[in-house]
Amino acid sequence: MACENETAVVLREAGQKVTPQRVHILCEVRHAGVHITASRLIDELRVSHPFIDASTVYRTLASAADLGLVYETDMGSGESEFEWVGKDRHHHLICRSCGDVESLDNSYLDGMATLLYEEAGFQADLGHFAIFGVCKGCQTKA
Amino acid sequence: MACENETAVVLREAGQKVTPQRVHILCEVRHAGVHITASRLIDELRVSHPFIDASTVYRTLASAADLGLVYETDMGSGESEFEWVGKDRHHHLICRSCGDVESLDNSYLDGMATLLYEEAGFQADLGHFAIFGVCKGCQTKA
DNA sequence: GCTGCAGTTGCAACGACTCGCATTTGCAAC
DNA sequence: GTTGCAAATGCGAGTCGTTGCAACTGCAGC
Ligand SMILES: [Mn+2]
Ligand SMILES: [Mn+2]
Ligand SMILES: [Zn+2]
Ligand SMILES: [Zn+2]
Repeated sequence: MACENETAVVLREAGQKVTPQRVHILCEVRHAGVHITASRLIDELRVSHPFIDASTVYRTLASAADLGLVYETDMGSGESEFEWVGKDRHHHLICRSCGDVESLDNSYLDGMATLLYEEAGFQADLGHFAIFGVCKGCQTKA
Repeated sequence: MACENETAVVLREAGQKVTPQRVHILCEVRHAGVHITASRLIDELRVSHPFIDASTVYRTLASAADLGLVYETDMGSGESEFEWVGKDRHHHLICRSCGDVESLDNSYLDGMATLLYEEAGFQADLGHFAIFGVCKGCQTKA
């Protein structure tokens, strides 16, 4: 986990106090690479930093989501999943039939964002959507 | 609440047993007109039907959502909000600044659904989205 | 370095939601 | 209308996540 200094800078720029708890929690999210639930995060943190309270983890994730540092998304598992906001903005297509999860480039939703701005004056923040439906493979099977 | 018979028919058509609990719960959702949380629903049911257990309410809402009878949406309040699936398919624009909630006609997302089908073969089910952002009024203030 | 204080944390109590299991019930077949 | 059974309910126990509060700490100013 070599992202500690970088994470501290990001926190400071966002106007947050840099506490060891926050740095550890957010580094763990970054290190996870992909989506991670709060409870799995707590389990993994317990190994390296057993003193961090669960409520601190939840609060840190919530404020990081507010600040746009992480995405919080309901991928249908019942638990929110978190993901560090990196350079590759994307969404997900989730098949209700086989459960397959695919990534979708941001560009598909850009058109809608433009339309919303032009017609409704609403500046949409299309962060990280989970779009449910039926994938190509499962349609042909039916 | 004159929707009891109609609700019973909908339940039967969906292959569910028609129990008084389910009918009362779903009628209450229909009667609410707009989005309602599970806990508020439980409070309101306690008045007219004090014998219905909370777990039955949660189970009924979950299965109704699976069957497509109600929408379950995170509108940002922390609790899921439920809404009877009527004739007017719509989504919502929610302002992060002033909290205003506007309805958005389905047609705005239809274009994206078509694009997804043509380019990825994915049959998206764009039920009832909550799109966060900044409304027109709050932009001019900034 | 100290000091002061707003912001953060841990803890414990609480509310929201889920789950297993024994009992009851809708409903289809006779 | 009786019977049989799968499905639904109620209850209790348990898990997940939130919140109020007292103690603590990062950090800006001196
Ligand atoms: Mn993702
Ligand atoms: Mn709605
Ligand atoms: Zn599939
Ligand atoms: Zn606004």
